[in-house]
Amino acid sequence: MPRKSAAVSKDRILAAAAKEFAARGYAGANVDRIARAAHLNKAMIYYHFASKAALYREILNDMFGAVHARVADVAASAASPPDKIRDYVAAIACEAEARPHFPPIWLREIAEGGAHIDAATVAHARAVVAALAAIVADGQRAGRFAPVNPLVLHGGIIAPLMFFFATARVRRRIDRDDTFGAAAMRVDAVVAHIQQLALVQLEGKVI
Amino acid sequence: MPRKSAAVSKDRILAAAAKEFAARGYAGANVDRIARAAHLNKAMIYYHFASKAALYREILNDMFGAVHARVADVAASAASPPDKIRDYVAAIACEAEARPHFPPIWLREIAEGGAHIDAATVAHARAVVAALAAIVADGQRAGRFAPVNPLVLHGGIIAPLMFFFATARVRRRIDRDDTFGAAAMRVDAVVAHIQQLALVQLEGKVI
DNA sequence: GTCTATAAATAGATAGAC
DNA sequence: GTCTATCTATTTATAGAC
Repeated sequence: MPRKSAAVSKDRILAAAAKEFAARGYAGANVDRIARAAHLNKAMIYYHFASKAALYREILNDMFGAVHARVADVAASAASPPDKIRDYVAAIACEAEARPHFPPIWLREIAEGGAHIDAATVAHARAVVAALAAIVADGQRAGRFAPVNPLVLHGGIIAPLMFFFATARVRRRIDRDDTFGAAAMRVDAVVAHIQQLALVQLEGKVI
Repeated sequence: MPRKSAAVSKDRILAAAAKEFAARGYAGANVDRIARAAHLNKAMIYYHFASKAALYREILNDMFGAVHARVADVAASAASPPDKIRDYVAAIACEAEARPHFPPIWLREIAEGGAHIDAATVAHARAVVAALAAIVADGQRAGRFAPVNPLVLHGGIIAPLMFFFATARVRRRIDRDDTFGAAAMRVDAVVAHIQQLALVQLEGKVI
């Protein structure tokens, strides 16, 4: 059982590191900068973590573990299949909004082909897809959902969600004068839109 | 007018660099590795380009310039608004398939908030959205499209497209035994799906 | 246009005091 | 648990010969 100050300093490192990895990527992240942001010395990072890679893996694992837990709850709930789909989308949006570093890191990991992802994190990611697949199978048994490919549906949910959260800065740059409606893209509206998009696919209106 | 060998060596650098930036990101990319992949010496890169950053900017600009040109043609064509939407999706998919480095680099740039994007590239990106907005406005005037936010629609097209191309390796890792239908995700099928998804939104079936 | 050699700066990791 | 100081390797960029 670590003393209080130990837990606090480790948490400060994790928070600062998540921010740094999100902003600059794994290779671009700088251990010294993480230390300074955490109001600690660089040596403290190597006291708490074996290496820069191990620190990064812990952040990835926490991130996907949290999403896994949330969507597993949704899949196991007593709600109707369409409501579960809405909850699934909302759960991921909620996690993404609570952790601003989450969408950029996810995007980068995809671009990198999952180079830094260990077996535990792969298991979490697989479980997130499995939760959606279970909801879909549920709805199909109840005769409420058309047959869809779970991974295609998953992409249709995750991709716009992650894009929405991660593109906030880019949108401001591309649509400075609001010609394209950037200002109207509020979180609730976009989440509702993606929920409907998912349900339209499950109602068989899209091949 | 450069001699033939000069153009070839510069092109070899651009091709090798695009691959390296896609695989490792801007910070993770290594100039020496790019030179070796191009069968040249590192000094040659600084003969053709002012810096690593300038090389990266040129790749970004070429990439977005090509997409800009393609979708501008689509928007200016004589096709019906729904066909233009299909062509728009197909054009971007075609560019992405022809340049495997394109989706990962785009994903990384988003994660980075467009840190390496210069004014010329921003103009290209804006034009890509403007082309879609023009097609939508066209269809609305013709009474065939419901009012939609161009940026929301754009996200619903670009995000799943980029995800699809960029997640190929991650999908193999998460769905090794094909439990979730990774094998069924062929390019044509996914593009057709995204085309329909876009049209469903424009037909007012989704808020 | 292409190369070798090297300068100069940066960054991951560790030793050891307190 | 926390710090300073430092080692070592890597990497961007350049000088200068051919």
